[in-house]
Amino acid sequence: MITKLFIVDDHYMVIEGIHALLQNEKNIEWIGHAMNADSCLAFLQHQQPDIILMDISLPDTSGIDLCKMVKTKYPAIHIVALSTFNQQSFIKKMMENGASGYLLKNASTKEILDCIETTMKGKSYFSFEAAQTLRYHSDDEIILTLREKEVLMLIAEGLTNPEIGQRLFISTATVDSHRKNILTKFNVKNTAALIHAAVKKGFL
Amino acid sequence: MITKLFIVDDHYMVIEGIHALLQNEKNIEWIGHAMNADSCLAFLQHQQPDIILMDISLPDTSGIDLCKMVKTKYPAIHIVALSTFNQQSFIKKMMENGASGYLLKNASTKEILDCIETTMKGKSYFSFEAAQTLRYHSDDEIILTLREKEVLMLIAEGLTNPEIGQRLFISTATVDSHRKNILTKFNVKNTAALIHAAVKKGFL
DNA sequence: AATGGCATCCCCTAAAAAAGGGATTCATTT
DNA sequence: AAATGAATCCCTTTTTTAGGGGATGCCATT
Repeated sequence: MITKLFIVDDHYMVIEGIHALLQNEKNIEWIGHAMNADSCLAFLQHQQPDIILMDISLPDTSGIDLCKMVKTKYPAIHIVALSTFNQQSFIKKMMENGASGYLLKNASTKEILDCIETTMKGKSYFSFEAAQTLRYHSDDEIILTLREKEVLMLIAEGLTNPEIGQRLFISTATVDSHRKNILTKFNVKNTAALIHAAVKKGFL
Repeated sequence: MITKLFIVDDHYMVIEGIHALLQNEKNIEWIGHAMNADSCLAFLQHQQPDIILMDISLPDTSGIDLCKMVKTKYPAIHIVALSTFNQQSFIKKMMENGASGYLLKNASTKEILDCIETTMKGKSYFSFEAAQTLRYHSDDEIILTLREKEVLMLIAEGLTNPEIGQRLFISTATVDSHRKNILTKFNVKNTAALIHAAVKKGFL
């Protein structure tokens, strides 16, 4: 059986690279590529692949959002996230939005083929390193409420508690409460460590 | 005249991609590739290219350091930085270490060829977007002293001034001085904005 | 010999944050 | 109906910052 493959990535060299790596595979048909979310959606209106390799950082929409959009319109298509970043937050978000796998860009030909094969069987596939970070950081998952995210962003902008209160039309005491909860959730002692951790975990 | 090209990148698909994009160019000879700094240096002992396309994020040493090492041993080799990141700090550091150009990974074939040609003439080449950020952020350059960088890193780890003083064997007052100078240099009002800015500018 | 940059140290004050505690409303879920 | 979680507000105390001011050696460059 021949697998129809489509790729979405804004890096021309990556597209060409995967193309070159897979050109001798007879059971994989390369049906095209897109360099942004819009042209990907346009392509899908005329033709549907079995698998899409999708970069998570795209110029227009993020791969995370594109994944969701494609999956709701075409649930049969398997989507594999393609990324340089081995970040637990990205991996989780892609999987939540319906992706079937996560492939790092330093993957070998064998990994790519394994991934396509596994995904076509309806199973999930992770790059070795991606799987490792998922396991390693599995308990690090931090869930912030909407309000807490708002406060966190304003803290990062350098606003003080009174200023944040004014901005959100709540009292300084409330901001303080949120702040304490955020610090607890991140398990850090002060603002400096908080912002550092928040950036590394993809909140900012 | 034939240009001998070598590439250092830990992403197999990028290597294959550039290879594919340039395989029909008759005046470019592809003499090999390396996926880390060590094997690059090993290769150079036997053979020297005219141009090296070098990724700035490598598994062992950073491209920034590798660039310096190669340039001191083989000054004749032109080095072009290859990166996904369009960050002014990275660009500057590579140029300081002797790079002749900065190519973003979303470059087209034409851009790559232009870059190689320009570089061979002994001139500098920048991807359009890279040149833009260089111009745009030209006045944002922040220069920290060694001590200030140390203090900044410890702040980001969440240490307080007394703790930093203990760690660096200096008084709390000195830490405070450094801290004030850092805030001034970054032109921010508090720690939160400082850490946020420092991460975005590549200090952390 | 002088200038400027770096690192070091000190003083002061007021603002802000961290770290405890607790309490109320509201909506959703069980 | 009870429980849960989010968002709101309040209190106290101690520690830490921010923001002013200034001062001293040291080193390299001028």
